[in-house]
Amino acid sequence: MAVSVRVRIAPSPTGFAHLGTASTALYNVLFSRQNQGTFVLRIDDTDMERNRPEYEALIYDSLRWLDLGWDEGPDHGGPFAPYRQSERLDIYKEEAARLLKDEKAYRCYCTPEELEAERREAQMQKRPYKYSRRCLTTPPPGRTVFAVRFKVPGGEVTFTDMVRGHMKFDADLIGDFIIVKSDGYPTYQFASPVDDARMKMTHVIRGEEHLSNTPYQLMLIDALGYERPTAYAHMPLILAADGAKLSKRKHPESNLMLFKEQGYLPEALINYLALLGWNPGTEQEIFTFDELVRTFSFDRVQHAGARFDWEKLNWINGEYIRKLDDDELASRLQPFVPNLDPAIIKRAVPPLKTRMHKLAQAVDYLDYLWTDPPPPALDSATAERVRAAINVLKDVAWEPEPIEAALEKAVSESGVGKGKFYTPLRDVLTGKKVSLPIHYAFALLPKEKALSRLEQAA
RNA sequence: GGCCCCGUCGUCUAGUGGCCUAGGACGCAGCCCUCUCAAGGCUGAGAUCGCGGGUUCGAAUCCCGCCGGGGCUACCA
Repeated sequence: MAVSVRVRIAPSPTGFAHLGTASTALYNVLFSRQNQGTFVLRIDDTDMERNRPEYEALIYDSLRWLDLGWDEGPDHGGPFAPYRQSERLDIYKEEAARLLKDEKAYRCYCTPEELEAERREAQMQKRPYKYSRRCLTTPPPGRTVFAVRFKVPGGEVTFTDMVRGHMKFDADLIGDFIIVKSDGYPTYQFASPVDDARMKMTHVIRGEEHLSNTPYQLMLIDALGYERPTAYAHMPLILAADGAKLSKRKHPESNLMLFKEQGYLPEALINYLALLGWNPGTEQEIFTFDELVRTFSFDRVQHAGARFDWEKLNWINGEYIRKLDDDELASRLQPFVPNLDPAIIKRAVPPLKTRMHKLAQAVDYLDYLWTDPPPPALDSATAERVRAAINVLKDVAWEPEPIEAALEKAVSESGVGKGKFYTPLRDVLTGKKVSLPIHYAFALLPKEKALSRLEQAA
């Protein structure tokens, strides 16, 4: 029997949950589903300085919002618990001790300043920098603070990448790197492969920024005597408009919660993310999740980074909004217009549906319902027409169709065109130049309120 | 600096030697529809396939060089 697929994402809680995490999670879930595998969420919180528990909660919330659920994770455990690296410190200690005992690692007493000096020296001599191995050969006496360095065996490291094929790295170019920091915490470069191996990951699917890290991690897995994952997949990076990697620091717009707040539909974001860096080879652009599971494959993944295009996301989101049935759209709209009665939202949906790229735009169309616009100053001829509108509206049933019919009658009697007739009405009613079609704008507002706005202006 | 990855319309991409006068989508422009804004329909502009050399009857597709972008090279992850 084949070993069942196990994949993971390993975000670190050092800030808001970010787009790249969602993208990586998506590909992991897709691959896991295709193989009836297990999707693991591991929290890589070994950065004492930057980790915060509330950031971990943000990761959960964002992933759940996107419906990218995990089978094993810190919140509900699993056979390889714990899933938070800060709770696995004993494991890393034990593994580091093994390496030390086998002389595959050694203590390094160098200070950051000394290392910095080494690096500068190398740079001045225009020589590629590698740690000098001073502490391997001649450790400075009398020091107690140390980090642990891995003694890089060198040679050639090869592995299979599901998107790029066979990869080959020259490990002679890699210097001895630190696996345990002087505060006793493991580095990412150490904890990650240890956990991948011990948690029996069969495939590691992650962003391309980790491609060059892979030989480091493979050497460690080998040195520890663990079995290597059967394959890696390094996904193209999501780039910002300037072509640089989307980062938390430089690109606050990559915050997943912001997408939710603006009213992007999770399924639309998923669809867009799937298409960023991958394509099915057909002209299909809109996919259900199941279709993605069926058609996704690593051999059609792009090798180059892809810029995040808000315009295209907006289009896809609009497509999804238009496809929602009215009740569903109404309930998704509710959080964006919390002070509106659900019945009113339902009535607003049909005219609203084709006018939004994101749900938050509903506010622009509907806020006149709870905010009185300032009554505009009208010239006498215009005021006359507003009065004509009041006249026909007064006795009409307060529904879009009868309102429209009444208004059309008033227009034809007024001697001016619809545009000239409706524009001031829109202004009086909503205070805006753009609104829903005028009969809807009227019908959504209580009749007395609508007429009183008209009367005040006339 | 060293190593690695990458380079087709503004953007995401199709393309694996002849089907390419390079296809699609978003965006953009025009027209139609129309009370505004959308949605929808139609039409259109937009890429000498980063550059230069080869190989070949024939190259976006293969080879070499260069240039450009990105990533890694941390006691960040």
